[in-house]
Amino acid sequence: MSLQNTLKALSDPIRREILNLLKGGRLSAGEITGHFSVTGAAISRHLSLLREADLIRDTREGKFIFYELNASVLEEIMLWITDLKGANDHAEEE
Amino acid sequence: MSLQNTLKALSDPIRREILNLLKGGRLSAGEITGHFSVTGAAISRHLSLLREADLIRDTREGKFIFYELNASVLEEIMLWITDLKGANDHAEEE
DNA sequence: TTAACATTTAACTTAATCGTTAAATATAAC
DNA sequence: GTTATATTTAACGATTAAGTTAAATGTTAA
Repeated sequence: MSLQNTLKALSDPIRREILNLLKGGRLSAGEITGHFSVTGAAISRHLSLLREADLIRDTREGKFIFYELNASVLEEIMLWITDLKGANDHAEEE
Repeated sequence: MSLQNTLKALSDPIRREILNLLKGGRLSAGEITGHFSVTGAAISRHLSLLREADLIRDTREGKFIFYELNASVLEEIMLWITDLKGANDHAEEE
């Protein structure tokens, strides 16, 4: 169920861009929203999906909620792909 | 556009399972269909999406169409994830 | 305790996705 | 050439996804 959640979360370009933004450090929901041309409500839903996939973590500080990247769950995708590529690389050698 | 296509293709469990099946070698559309409890038409559409994402290649041989894995496009995802994880790993060290 | 700000949740609309059945296409076999 | 087999494409219905606006929640500050 976890790999499914992760890949689903990554299949949307806005959500991927949010992750890219968070590479530079934690940002509040409002700061994230500022980077896109959709409403805060829409971004909030994207953030919630990313959180459910455990790709981000959130901390409230006063009236702000800060989001930060948690890329460790991507390890599972790396393993899955490595497995798949392994089989393929072998085939390409023939 | 390519990363988007690839991740979209990978976001469906049946399509991922098709790729897993093809790890073991080429299979005809019918053989692939046999592994699932959906119709051949549904599998055909999944195969077409995987082909558009260049994750598989097809060759007709007589009345069969054989599909084989092309995992090389997954490299792009690996790079994207590595980039993301790199930023995150650094943060975790602090 | 009211007003303002930051964010989420709810209700709704539209578009995309996935499945089905039926028809079309391509090849092989009789 | 007609029939059978393998696969795809078309047309349709159901479900999910993504966006919007409006209302709700949580926090700070007057």
